[in-house]
Amino acid sequence: MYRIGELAQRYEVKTDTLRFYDKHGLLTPSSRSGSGYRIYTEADAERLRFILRAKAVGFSLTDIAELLSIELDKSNWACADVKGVVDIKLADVEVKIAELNYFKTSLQRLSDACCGGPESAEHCSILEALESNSSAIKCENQTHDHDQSHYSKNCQSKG
Amino acid sequence: MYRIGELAQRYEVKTDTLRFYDKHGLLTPSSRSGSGYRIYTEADAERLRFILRAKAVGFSLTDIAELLSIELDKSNWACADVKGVVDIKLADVEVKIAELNYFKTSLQRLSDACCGGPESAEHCSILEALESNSSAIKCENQTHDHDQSHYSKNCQSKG
DNA sequence: CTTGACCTTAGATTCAACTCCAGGGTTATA
DNA sequence: TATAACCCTGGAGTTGAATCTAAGGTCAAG
Repeated sequence: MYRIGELAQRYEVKTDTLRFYDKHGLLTPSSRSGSGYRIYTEADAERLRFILRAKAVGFSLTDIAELLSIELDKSNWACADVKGVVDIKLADVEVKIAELNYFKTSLQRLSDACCGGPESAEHCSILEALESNSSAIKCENQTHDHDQSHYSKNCQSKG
Repeated sequence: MYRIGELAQRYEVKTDTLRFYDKHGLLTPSSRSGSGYRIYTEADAERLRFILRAKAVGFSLTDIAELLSIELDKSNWACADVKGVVDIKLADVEVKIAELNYFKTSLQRLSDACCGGPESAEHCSILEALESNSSAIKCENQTHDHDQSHYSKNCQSKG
């Protein structure tokens, strides 16, 4: 049995976030104290762990709610329906794994190409590392002005 | 050479999105026509492909900008710096792959546990499928009212 | 030489997922 | 019994990533 602050601290989230999950039906505490305090059980904590892990791999809260909803009473959902939902998510996950493996390979190749020897810096662009048929996109010593709403840090000098 | 509308159509994004990427320095068209139209080259298109793939696996635009910025002029960045940045992303990607494999296994287990035989629906909760030490979180025929700002679809009846 | 499908900008709006704030109740401790 | 550290609600504000709107320039076809 945890109060909201305890659960929040244990999983390094804000109490606001837990209230937000409650409000949106993702994680409703198993009970309330006499004075209205949220009381979370170990099962609630497990549900939270699931939510946080799922979020970390890119599921939206809507996705997560759908996954969690497959804790259903069998009379209302056919097995085939469940399998349908799950298989869609599964396909999703498999695509993501494949894509991530592509990035993993690319990043490794980039690391190797860049820091192997004296001729190292010749292929220091991720685009080149990714697909060697790429025409080089090189960064010369352009110094275009930048307003701060830029994501790009291209060519910024260092040191 | 593509105009903004062509590139957008080819990669199924909005022209607004491309202008947004331009404004934030993620994808600046290689040139402008006399009348100010954005002109994208094949290299720009490749950069866009990278952005879209990276986004799809959960990199933020800030992450992506950082990755793309490693197309740098070697004099300003040391190899070790590049390796540092890349290795951080690599570790990131590896964690994500591991987590996704966990979800893959879980979803497969859920699919199997649920739709194997006549006793099928006994373990139809993803939480149970994930960690069998979980105390069952079951969904009875509660019908609590729901305002629409809910993510959760728990226990909704079907058909 | 105008119509319509393009393109431009600046700025407002949307959406998800928080995060914070105001105003007020509760509970353990000095 | 009062002070601080909790908790509550409702509602406003923030951030990231678009997406839309308004007001206007460009260009090929009829």
